[in-house]
Amino acid sequence: MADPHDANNAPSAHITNFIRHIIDEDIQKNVYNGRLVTRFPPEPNGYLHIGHAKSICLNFGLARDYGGVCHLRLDDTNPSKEDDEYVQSIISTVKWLGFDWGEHLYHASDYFETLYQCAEKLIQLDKAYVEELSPDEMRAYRGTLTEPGKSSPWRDRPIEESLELFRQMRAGAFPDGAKLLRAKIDMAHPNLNMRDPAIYRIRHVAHQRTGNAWCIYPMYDYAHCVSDAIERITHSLCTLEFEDHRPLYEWFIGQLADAGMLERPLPKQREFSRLNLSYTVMSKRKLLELVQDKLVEGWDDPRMPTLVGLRRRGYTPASLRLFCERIGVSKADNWIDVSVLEECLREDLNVHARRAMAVVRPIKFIIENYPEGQTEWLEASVHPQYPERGVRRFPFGREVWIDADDFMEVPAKGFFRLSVGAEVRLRHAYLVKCTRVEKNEHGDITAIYGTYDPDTKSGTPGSDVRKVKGNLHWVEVTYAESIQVHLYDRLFSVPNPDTVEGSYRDYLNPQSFEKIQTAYIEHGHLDLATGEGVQFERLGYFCLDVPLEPRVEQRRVFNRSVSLKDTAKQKN
RNA sequence: AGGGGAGUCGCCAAGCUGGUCAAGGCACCGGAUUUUGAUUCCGGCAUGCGAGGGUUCGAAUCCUUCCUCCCCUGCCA
Repeated sequence: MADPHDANNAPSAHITNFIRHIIDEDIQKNVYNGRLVTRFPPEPNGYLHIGHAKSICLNFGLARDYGGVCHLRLDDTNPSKEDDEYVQSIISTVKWLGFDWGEHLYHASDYFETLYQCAEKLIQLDKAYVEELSPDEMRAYRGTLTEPGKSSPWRDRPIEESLELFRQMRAGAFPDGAKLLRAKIDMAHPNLNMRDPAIYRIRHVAHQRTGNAWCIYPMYDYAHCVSDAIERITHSLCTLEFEDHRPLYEWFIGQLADAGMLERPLPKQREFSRLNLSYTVMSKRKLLELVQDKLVEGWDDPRMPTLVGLRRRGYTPASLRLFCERIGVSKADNWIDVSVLEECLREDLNVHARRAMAVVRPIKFIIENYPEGQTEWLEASVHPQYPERGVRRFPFGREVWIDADDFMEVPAKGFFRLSVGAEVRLRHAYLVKCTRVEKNEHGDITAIYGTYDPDTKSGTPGSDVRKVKGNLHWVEVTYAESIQVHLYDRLFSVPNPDTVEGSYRDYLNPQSFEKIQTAYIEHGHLDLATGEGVQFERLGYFCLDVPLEPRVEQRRVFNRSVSLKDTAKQKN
């Protein structure tokens, strides 16, 4: 496994950020006896997106660079929102991204019994009590941002009574919402999270893993920190919005460690800013709506910021890792432009993708002085910068498809592709000149006619007697393989659909998807592997469209992953 | 009686135990190579670190006042 593209074998020693500084300091002070354990803890209530990739790369990258381990933990404490479909997707996606958790695949539900025992301990310690107020009443008692809350009438009920009630809760004696286990902290605390937060709620719902074994489920704030401590996590990394939860995180595990239920040294929570990407939405709620309301094809729609969507679009694991490395980690709010993501893909594919010619908006170019019926085979390297990757062979003949975008009857200023009277090179072939066009009754061009210069065959001496700026890709008509092409653009037409006025739905980009029924590809390139990118010369990078649920008729469908950088002073 | 965070080039982001430190990447602008208007290669790109005041021989780094932005009142995570 010496592949530099294997995420676990590409130490990023040059990276420095505040989390690495903290770790360096912890190592220097020997806080964790040389151990480093991180974790990626998604809730299986949806598909992973590019924001999760940031967290995955951070956590697994740290473990890799510091010789530690990173756990994959499914934070499945709310069965009403979770599903095994999501669990499976999360597992395969993290693996696809290139990371390996080894033996360390866990579920918060693995700890339900321990979590329960710890809760009983908190009751015995007089640090928790069974609440009977309704949600509305609790809200009223909680106070506001500027006013302290007040104690629940049940706050000082006897320990034994709470203990008994809690056991009955577990036994199923009460309906959903009738009782609640709360921590006994401080109803006047300026941090609302500390005003006696909920620990366990009653939910008579089957859990995707534990079935009907439980009807009470632990809350995030309680389950997460205790799970971290159970797994002996050293650095628990999460996003900024959990900063206010840190005192609670420390309170729970501190109490339990003091009571001998958990081992020290305890994990420490650290927060970093989440990723914001332009021209897309990232919240699970909105992504779910896009899917459910059929505004996109599904979770793996190539326009979605989900990892399955990006994968289907043609994003490679290496390009996503590069992106995560490039955007960095800090506590500052940030807004990354999608173009940064796209550039990362180009960088990876530029090196790895083989080249081929394909014509997306075909128009016929007929070379009148080329012998009818004749075919000759030309060759070009699979990759111009890596000749060792070999050559590809393709036919040339009297009729070739060229891209309509490469022709202008009368050239606009700065346009140096084909136009009547102009001479350009057919890439890897000959210099050709356009002599005339043929039009239908509507004035649309139906074919382009021209001639070629037989002495200018690519690679032969003297082939470059005349320098031309135009260099067109083409596909010989009789050998052309017919394909379909899907062109994608950003899903939204505004940079920040999340914070715009009105609904984000009003800003969907109507041109985000264009389906081209008939395109042509150079002979011999339909053997692409799933996930393999190919560069259609001068057009961009493409990949075979492989939906999560494959459809037979899509065998020859190519997705444009990203176009080539276009610095034309003037476009067609 | 609110609390918790953040502000360094167009976008990210180092530096923040005070002394050539204003790294690096992306973008952008030149120029060279190029049979992809791609790639590659050279070169350029913050007298400035949210603003003001202060300490100091010296401050992005320390003190102070102010401004702006983000998060928090689920029996979600």
